[in-house]
Amino acid sequence: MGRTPCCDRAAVKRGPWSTEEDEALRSYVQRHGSGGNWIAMPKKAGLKRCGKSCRLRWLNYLRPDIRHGGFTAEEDAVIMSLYTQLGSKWSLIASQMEGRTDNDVKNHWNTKLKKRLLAAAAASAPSPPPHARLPAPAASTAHASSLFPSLAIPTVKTEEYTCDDFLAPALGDPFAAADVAADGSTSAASAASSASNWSTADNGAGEASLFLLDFCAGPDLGAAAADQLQLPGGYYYPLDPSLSPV
DNA sequence: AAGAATGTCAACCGCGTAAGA
DNA sequence: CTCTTACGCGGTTGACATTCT
Repeated sequence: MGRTPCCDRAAVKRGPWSTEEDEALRSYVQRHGSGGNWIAMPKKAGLKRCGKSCRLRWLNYLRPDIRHGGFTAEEDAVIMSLYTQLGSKWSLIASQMEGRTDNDVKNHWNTKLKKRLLAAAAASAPSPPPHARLPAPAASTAHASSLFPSLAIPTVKTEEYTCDDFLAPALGDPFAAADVAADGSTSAASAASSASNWSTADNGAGEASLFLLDFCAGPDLGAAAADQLQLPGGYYYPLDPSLSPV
């Protein structure tokens, strides 16, 4: 037995939103908010859409403070840093980035950052390992969950980042290593982003750190970070001191 | 120029959980 | 305390765009 659908699929429109629907949703939400009930809202707004669909459309696309595409190198580094600390907690990561949605961050990671890291991993490996290595997310660890209370405070860092922001003196080991399916297929790429495809493994902080260094030292972030290459230590997103692994 | 391959991203699905009855 | 409902989230899919051969 499957889960009861949240709405009658035969009675609601699905697929891409028209500009008319967008306008109806936008004007309704701007006038009334969601009314505290997304399920009832489509009817009130005159939309033949599922409430979940309306909520998603608003949060991911129509909200006035959303920025789409064009991730900066600094934003990339923030995502990288937070991913290594939190794992695939996209909403948490997105909440630390002005104007970005969890969906945007997740898509950006799956389509660009992960591949860039895999490429860096392949380039830095002396001989091709059976699996490419990436810094592991810490989401499934007690370590990561200990970060959550501090992240519950909504804070948005607005100043510009440099790669140096993510290079810190030894903070302990924010990483564990991971094995990732390296078949490179698109579907597997999506699957590989799932936390279930990361396994805590043997590799240690040093190698994982190197990948982030490679990343920071790449052309996107310029030469400044390359000067840091000899520095030991971990990386962190300096949003809030309490974020740093303890 | 055309078809194939690959990349991007909006949207959907379904699970976990909080809140209220 | 239990059940129901709705929300929020992460994972996944599929349509469309772009690049490659």
